Amino acid sequence: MPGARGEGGGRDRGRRRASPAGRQLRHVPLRARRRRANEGPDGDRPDARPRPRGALPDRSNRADLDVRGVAGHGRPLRRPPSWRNLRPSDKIRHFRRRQPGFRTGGRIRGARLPLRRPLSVPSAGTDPPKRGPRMSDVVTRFAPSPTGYLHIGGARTALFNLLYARSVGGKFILRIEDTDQERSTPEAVRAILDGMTWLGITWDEGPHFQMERMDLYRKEAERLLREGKAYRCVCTKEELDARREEMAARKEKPRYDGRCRDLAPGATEGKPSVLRFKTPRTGQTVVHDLLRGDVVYENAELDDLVFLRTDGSPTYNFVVVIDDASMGITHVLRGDDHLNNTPKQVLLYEALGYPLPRFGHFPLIHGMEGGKLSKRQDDVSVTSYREKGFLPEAMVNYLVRLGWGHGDQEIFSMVEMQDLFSLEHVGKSPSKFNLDKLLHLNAHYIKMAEPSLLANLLVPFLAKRGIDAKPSPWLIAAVRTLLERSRTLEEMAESAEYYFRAKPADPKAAAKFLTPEIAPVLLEIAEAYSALDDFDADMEDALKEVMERRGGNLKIHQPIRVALTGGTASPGLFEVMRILGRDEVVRRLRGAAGRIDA
RNA sequence: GUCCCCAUCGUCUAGUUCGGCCAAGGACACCGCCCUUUCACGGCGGCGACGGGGGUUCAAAUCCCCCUGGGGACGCCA
Repeated sequence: MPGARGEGGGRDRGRRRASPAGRQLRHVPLRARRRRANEGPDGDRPDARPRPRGALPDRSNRADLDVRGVAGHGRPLRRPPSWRNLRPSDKIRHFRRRQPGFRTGGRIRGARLPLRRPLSVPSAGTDPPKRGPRMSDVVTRFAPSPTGYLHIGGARTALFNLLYARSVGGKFILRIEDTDQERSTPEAVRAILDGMTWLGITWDEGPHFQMERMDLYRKEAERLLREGKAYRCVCTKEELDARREEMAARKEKPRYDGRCRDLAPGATEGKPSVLRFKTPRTGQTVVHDLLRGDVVYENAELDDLVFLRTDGSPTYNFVVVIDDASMGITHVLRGDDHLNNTPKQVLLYEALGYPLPRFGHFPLIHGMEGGKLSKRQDDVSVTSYREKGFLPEAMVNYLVRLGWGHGDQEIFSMVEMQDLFSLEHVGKSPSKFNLDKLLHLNAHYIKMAEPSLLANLLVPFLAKRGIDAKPSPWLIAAVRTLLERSRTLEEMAESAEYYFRAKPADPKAAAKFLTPEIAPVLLEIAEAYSALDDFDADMEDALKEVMERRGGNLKIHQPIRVALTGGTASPGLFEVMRILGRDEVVRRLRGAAGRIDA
């Protein structure tokens, strides 16, 4: 399952406890800001008493409409509901961020970019530096292997890399790790690029492909050999496997025993061989991890890794090192599953004479059943969420909250994330993927989205149900009635069905509400409606009149609803009628009445 | 098995870096109530956690140690 590694396609996992040395990224300004934010409520309140549990801050200055939209996705949104729960200081910050021209200079607010177009990040530099220089020399990267789709864990790895780079004004590079010719496919490359673009995870440079760099790898491999830092190994796969089994049986850590390490130079002549790295047998290698502090490895625990295969192709650990070094990656941020690779890579950096980047390993995302995300039990492909009708804003918002937090804030736009993100607030323990929360966020973003936009997005989902709809004012109106009751576009399309065709009434609902005594009432309403001049304006009164004529408290709403929609749950009755239009309403009323056996 | 990482409500997390402001805050889910022509939305309330044991300290969710539990890595995959 190589596509599922934290490096790129990866899942992620691990919690906290770091030696001070590891916490290099301390940004005083940020902390100061947080402190200020925490003091906000009391400072702003006349009584300065702690707010009782459950009480809300003043919301008189609440502004509900913000049409500027979720940056990063170019989708207009209203003010997030969490707005009302924000501390005053946060509100101010929020407000400022949204002011045109305020802190927006230079940065291309997550605009969707055509693939492959290098986006040299900020320009003008009109922003005051927030923490550190706006333009910094930080370079991060996402390096998936194109063996499948874009994996959820990989997407988060990519996101964190992007966010970290942006938060410090650095650069984010996309690199495709296609050394595995057997399994790498152009379709997979496409899928990864599409997935990232859909999510709004845009890269500043690339994609670069490793296969284009073969010569470099060979050259560096030869250099290691020449310098005596590597050796040829003629052990066959079968021999290796057998030895590994033996070691496992002896309860040892299975690893290469180094028997070819000191072979006489001529001894490997004419035999197929690989190149192995001479790992020091003594001493320690320490990884200074940005999130975990110093992690110390005994070199004796490390393997003599093969870095050039029999066929001359380089292996992962070798290639990443060369690529990261030659691309000037300053921060290698990836899933926890790579932590144990890191000392080997550190040794390689040293042997090759490259400057060491900083490393940061964040915890993996676990599946709903615990353990790493598995294809079997969990939906791991970004595409599948797209197809189920999730919005990219919701996905990204959900992913960023898996492992990262900013106080009590739950809703983040891409812009906010880029501003607020910091490595010190990335947790260390793995998190479980939780569909309910994703659904909740999706529902939120659907509610906030511009109906016209949703209408466009909804069309393919309607098509999937055999409904040939086109974006129109009518569709938008229909969407508007469904906004608050749909958690995904798929759900919305499902509920929208009765707007397009009369559905057979649900038997239970029909039995309960479409009773013989109700039939004449439905007919009477139909008659009243067909006589109206202005249906939209008078339908409520007309219904009232019929009810009065029928005397008192006749429960007629549910029967009408069932007649119109086929079910007992729908938007407001009159909303539905307005969408359907008078003729269709009359038709369905009569139809329902006719189907009732007297 | 060996090595490495991790440990706050069922879940995601705030709080841990500088121990006191935490009888632990928010969100999802769940349960009530209110709103209501249904379903939702929304509002209000409830349930619910510092894994255990030792230290250090006037004071520990926060610092140290051990245990337990969870996860990851051990490839001519990435």
